[in-house]
Amino acid sequence: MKDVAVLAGVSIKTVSRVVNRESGVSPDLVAKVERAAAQLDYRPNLTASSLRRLDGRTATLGLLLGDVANPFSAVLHRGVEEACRIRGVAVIASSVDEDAFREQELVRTLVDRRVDALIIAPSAGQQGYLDHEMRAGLPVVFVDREPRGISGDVVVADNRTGARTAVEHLIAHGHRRIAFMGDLAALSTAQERHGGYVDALNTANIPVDPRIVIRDVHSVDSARIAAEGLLAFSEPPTAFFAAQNLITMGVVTALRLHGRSHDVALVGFDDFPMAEVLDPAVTIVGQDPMRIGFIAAELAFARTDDPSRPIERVVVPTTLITRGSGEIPPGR
Amino acid sequence: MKDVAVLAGVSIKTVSRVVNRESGVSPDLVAKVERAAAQLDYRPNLTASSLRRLDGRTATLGLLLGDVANPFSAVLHRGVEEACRIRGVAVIASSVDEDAFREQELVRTLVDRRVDALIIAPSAGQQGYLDHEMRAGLPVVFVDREPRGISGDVVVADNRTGARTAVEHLIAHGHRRIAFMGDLAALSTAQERHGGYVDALNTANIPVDPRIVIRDVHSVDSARIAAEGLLAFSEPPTAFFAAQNLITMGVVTALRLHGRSHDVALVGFDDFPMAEVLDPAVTIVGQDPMRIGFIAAELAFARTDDPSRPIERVVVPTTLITRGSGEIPPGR
DNA sequence: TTCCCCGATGACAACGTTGTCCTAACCCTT
DNA sequence: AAGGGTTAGGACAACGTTGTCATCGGGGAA
Repeated sequence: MKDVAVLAGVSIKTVSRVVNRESGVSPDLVAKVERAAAQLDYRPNLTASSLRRLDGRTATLGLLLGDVANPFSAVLHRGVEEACRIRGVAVIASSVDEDAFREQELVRTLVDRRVDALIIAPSAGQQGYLDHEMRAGLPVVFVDREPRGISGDVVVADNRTGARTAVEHLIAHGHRRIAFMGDLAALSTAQERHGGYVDALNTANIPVDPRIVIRDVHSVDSARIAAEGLLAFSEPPTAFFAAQNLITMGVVTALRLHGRSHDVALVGFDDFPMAEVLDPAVTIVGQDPMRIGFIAAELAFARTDDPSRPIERVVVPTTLITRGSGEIPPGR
Repeated sequence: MKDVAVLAGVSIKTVSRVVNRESGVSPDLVAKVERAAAQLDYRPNLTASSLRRLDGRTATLGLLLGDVANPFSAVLHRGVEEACRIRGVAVIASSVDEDAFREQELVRTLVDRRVDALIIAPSAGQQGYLDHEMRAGLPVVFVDREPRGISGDVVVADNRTGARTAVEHLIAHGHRRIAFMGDLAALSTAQERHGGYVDALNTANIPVDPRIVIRDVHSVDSARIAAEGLLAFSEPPTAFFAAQNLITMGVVTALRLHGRSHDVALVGFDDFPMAEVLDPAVTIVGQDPMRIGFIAAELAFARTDDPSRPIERVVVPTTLITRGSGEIPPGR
């Protein structure tokens, strides 16, 4: 910047003004500075800029996801990115892997980097530790899952209703023996979806059989194994409700391995690649992760701009997409 | 930092030393400073630190991908993240969407942020514009695709050999009428894979029929439509080689829609979710995107540490994974 | 005892910007 | 022509660190 100033024959402050497109610089000086900047291939240093700026903005947003490689997270990430692109904000994304300790660690490094805001898909632990940061003015938005031990802006899918709809759909097709398979029970999403499952059964006066309620499943493989276990029962379920994308994939695999795809019903929560191409195509409760991410980012910016605004809670509706696997009637 | 210094009764330089774990501070002072830092909840400002540091490192790495939501990209991203985590480096990832202009724009913002290194999956355009940055000392590693108009460290899959193997596999199963469907022809990966296809046909003395060579396909839907077109031919192909994950998904969809899944063979390049659960399961040439990402990040750090090291080119081998769809013999 | 060396600590400048405030020049009004 | 207001532009400090160098003691060797 100093060099540009010398070459253009102005002060560095004037260069700063031109770079930031501030008004009040005569057109010929603007031209002169721009020519000098181009000639020297000048690049503004955003680090220095954000250090000096009064608001301290870094035009950077932190995003903590379960795993950036999970299809759901990846699309959500993309939604956040879209909202950020509009504002010229960069996204630092990290995978927490449901490790509460790592979550805290990552939050700390992001705070040290002075990100303008944080979007977090809370891990299984407590988020109370964030109270301190939030009081200190860090805008935090929770996505996908409810935080525990603290309140803040939240964007979640309508998990309970979605799950309830899914199970009611199965009941409507004649099932009374419906297995539930859910993610780590400590996660709010898993809890809500389990709640929706119970709601639907209660309403239909079907008792909940704990033997076919499997929780704390967290990978395709463990889901497959658990589903295989259920299928081996003397009174196996006639239908499955899989409460997460990886779990659905695991159940599909298990059904296929045992040649039961066409006589055991399945509804999954959250869409996944190829679901509509499978045989049978998989009925799912669709979320809109792109939209969830986008809204979360918008909320984060809103709070950055006005820290005192009331806490907002956005519940994004889900849609049941019937494709075949959920419409299989109970067999024999 | 100033406040910590006052509270601990030392100079800010001593606080700096303690924070950075430099040697040569007496143990009791260290303790005093740490106590003061904890009491005041002091957080180092990485922005200021990187501004002042002689090497100017920001402990940040830029990652440009086609689309962070693409399963291949997402897993590659995760690989980069793993390598970065070890070094305490944050990853800023962005989607380029095959837009050469956006690529340049994103590079510029990352440069302005003074990222320590850049990992780029080059878009269809030229990368010559990077020459300037690289000369100025920016470590750049290209992943997945070869750059054009410039040379640098590269980590790619063995595209040509992989594609050749795939097509040879189909030939070995009796096919002579094998369609090729590839991504944007401007991408090096699409070119190499097409090259492998041609190699295999040439070796087997099978003429290349341009009518069943489709290029510039870039989404599941366009792949499906193109595949449907091929199936409608009077002499349709008896086998497909789909040279990218989304294309494979599109072809699978087309085959299924037309009930041809079991009599038209298919081999895809790059694995995708549920490929092994489909009916028939899809034979693919597997890459290891996690590993590609990890290696790329390692290379980026190596170049950051030693800018004069010779350019390295890592070719990650591919593996043919036979699952069923690629072993279907030519029908009638 | 004197001298020198070394280790611990601090004062100060500097990194590349932007915020504040001041000056000088110009225009308009009277 | 004098006064007042407005505007372009610059000098300087400051953001929160770290690099450089000076200072101050204390201990060991001569």
